[in-house]
Amino acid sequence: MPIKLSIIKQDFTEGLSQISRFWGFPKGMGAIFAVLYLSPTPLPLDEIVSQTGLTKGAVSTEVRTLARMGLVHRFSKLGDRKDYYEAESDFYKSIRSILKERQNSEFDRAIRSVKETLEKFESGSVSGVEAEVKFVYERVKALQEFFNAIDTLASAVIKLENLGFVNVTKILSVLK
Amino acid sequence: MPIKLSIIKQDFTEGLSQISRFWGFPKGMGAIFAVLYLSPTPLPLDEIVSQTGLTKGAVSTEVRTLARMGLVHRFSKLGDRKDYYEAESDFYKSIRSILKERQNSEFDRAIRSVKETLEKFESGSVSGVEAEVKFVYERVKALQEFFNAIDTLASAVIKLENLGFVNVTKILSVLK
DNA sequence: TACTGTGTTTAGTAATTACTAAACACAGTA
DNA sequence: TACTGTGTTTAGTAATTACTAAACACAGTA
Repeated sequence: MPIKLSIIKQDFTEGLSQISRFWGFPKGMGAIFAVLYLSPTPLPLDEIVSQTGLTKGAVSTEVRTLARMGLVHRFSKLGDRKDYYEAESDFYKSIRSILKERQNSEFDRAIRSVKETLEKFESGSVSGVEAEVKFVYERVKALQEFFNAIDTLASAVIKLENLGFVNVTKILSVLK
Repeated sequence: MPIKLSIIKQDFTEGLSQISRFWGFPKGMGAIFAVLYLSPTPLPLDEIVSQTGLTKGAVSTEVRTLARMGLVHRFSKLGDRKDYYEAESDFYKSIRSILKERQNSEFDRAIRSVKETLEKFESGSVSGVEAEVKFVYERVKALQEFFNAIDTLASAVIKLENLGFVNVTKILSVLK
């Protein structure tokens, strides 16, 4: 008994919804991406609406977020009032733009605040019991260095674009 | 006018709370970790309570989650009824255990479902217009390969433990 | 056995987030 | 100018999540 393609599509969409939620995005976002990703042709908003069961409003705002993250692209056809949406299928490209997007985010602000804390220590303007000041300084510094390492690694990841899987294997061999 | 250490600690704690929220964890979790991370000595539960302003109940459950993720360690002292908590300061170690923890998570279940979908295609048991079936198959497969690459990369990251920053730089040079 | 000090669980509330329904804006067309 | 078809914004609701307050369990001690 063969499985219908439409069932497969539905399963896949549900899977991406879960993954989306897992990473702290609305599950609707995952669903919208899935629908576009599995469509051979770009889809207009109302088509996304009917395939996901969300309302126009929700799709309108979430598809915009997806576009800002570079996961989907919006464009219009001449002589057609509708906008069309298409999924980005180069994930390394998407990752790059997501990371860029996050650059100006709350996360980065928090990281920068750690850095500023460190600078206060280094300008010697922190008062308190010497041993404790030193301890806290070392800890804050260690965290800062860890963030830097992760940041460098992230830069490495976005370079994976157009390089593909082979190089990930290379990385592994360096680390052995 | 020198800055008091206690102010610094407070700023740092707020910063980690934000970072915690950004990654989809409760902000209280970040605060608890920060307090422990900046303490030169292990702290009992009631001390965490007073330094974070959370209630016993909240600290009790969240500290357990942190322990499961390997970000803090709990232990008891002989002849002392209290439990004591200490932050893990080797972040690579923490990352490794967080990734392990996630292995059995919803995320992994979702990823596995993508794999199963793929297997259905490969056993030829999907019905539908041939061209469309093929298109969807290719797309699902591409996503699966991407997940694999990320997975491999994650394995690489956890190997960074005890290797440190130098090797991240090495990685970068390979990618140039 | 009752009491004290510890951590845990539970029932409920507060805060946040995702989403809906509907008003709206605006461009193109009769 | 009114009408139609599009996407957007807004006000409010539903669902979820983080957290509190308080009951509870349990081990050790008088």
